[in-house]
Amino acid sequence: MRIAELAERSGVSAASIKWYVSEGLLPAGERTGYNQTDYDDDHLARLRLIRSLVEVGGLSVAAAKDVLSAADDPDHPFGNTLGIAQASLPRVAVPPSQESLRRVADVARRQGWTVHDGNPGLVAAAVVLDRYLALGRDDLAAVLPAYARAAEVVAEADIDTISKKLDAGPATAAQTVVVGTVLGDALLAGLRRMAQESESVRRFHPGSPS
Amino acid sequence: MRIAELAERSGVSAASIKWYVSEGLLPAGERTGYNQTDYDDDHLARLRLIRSLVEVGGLSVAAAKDVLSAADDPDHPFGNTLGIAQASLPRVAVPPSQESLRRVADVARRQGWTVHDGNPGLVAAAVVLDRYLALGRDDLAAVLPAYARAAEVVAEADIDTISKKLDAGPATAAQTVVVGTVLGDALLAGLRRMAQESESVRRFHPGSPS
DNA sequence: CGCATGTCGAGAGTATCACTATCGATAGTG
DNA sequence: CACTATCGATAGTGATACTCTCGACATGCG
Repeated sequence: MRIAELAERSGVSAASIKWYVSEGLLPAGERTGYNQTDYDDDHLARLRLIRSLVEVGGLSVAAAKDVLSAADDPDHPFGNTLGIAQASLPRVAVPPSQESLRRVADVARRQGWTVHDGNPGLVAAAVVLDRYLALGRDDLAAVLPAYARAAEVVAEADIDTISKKLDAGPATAAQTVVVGTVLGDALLAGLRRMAQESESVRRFHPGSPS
Repeated sequence: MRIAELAERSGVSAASIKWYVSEGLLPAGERTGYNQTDYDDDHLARLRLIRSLVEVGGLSVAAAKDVLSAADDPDHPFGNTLGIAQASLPRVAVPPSQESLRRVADVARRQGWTVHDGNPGLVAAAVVLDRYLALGRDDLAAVLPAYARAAEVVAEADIDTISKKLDAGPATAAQTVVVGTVLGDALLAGLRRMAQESESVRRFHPGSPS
């Protein structure tokens, strides 16, 4: 298909498509003449993926590029793909304190987890814990064990989904990791908001109708 | 304290502090003369809160302002404070499909939740589900029940923390909601990343050392 | 064959965000 | 009484994510 059709079907303007190609997020179409380029359904799928990561996952275009390159690389280990999104976020380079890192690692240990020292999630969690403490809200840190239990439930479902895709080829498995991780955070956050409302009603307004 | 000291102690430049004041995120200090304004520890705490929401929570300054105004309003119901952050995100106004909304609501019902139709989490979750389907990844939707169970564990801990702060005054409780919700998403995402690594090692490389 | 329309990549332009810098007047400090 | 800090207002900056314009040229309808 030509760029106009790709733009129409994806909902992304032709100018933006060209820009994504030049930025390296989207492979170029096949040139069939001086001013003709042919795009196929793979390009359409890729565009949808890009838009999902950016619009729903909240990634910057640069971060989406990094994540997608990692997913595209057949030699790239799964474990790292997830971390790249985190590392690509416009995070201010404030490393967490050793104390918070230790506390989070401690929770992981109690949970029976095997977690590498440089795990980006560990760093991210420690940064959050630092903020709780800086805000004088040590009480909020008490949620850590409960959150860890919940994270384990989520991760089991995640790895379950990925393991079912391993025989569908590494590309599909990698895409599962990317989509499941980035959009999964948003999904989980949404469900959390729902559960909060429900739990809040249950505790503070018992007996009131739905 | 003067603005220079506030800047020094908060790590935010004096120019930025002035800007936050003019944007309405931070209350103005007390003018003590033509070019003298006095700030106190409340301003410092507020600045730390703003920076945490923006840097760690990923809120835009405008979104942080909305969330903080909601938290500041003594008449504002808790239940809504959480939703404001979600609604303030630079979300493209693509409403979810009825089908996805129904599916998510269905999961909530099976979980025994009482969730309002307009709950922002419900909308956010449905949007994610729509993307899964648009990407042809119906299999990813299978994680919904597991995620819902995890969300319930998290929400119980959240409401637990808030209920302990109810007698500390509505302002503290509201701040707990804001911080716990916004930073809590980041904390949970980090722990999820850790649990994923651990679960991945457990399943695919059993017996290997940590 | 003529010609409206579509397409090409390059590059310039635009909108938004989150600051940052500069200004002259003036207040406090040693 | 020199000097530094501060005031609010306003202009400027750099990053991000596009969007527009350009002239050359291909395609397809009549």
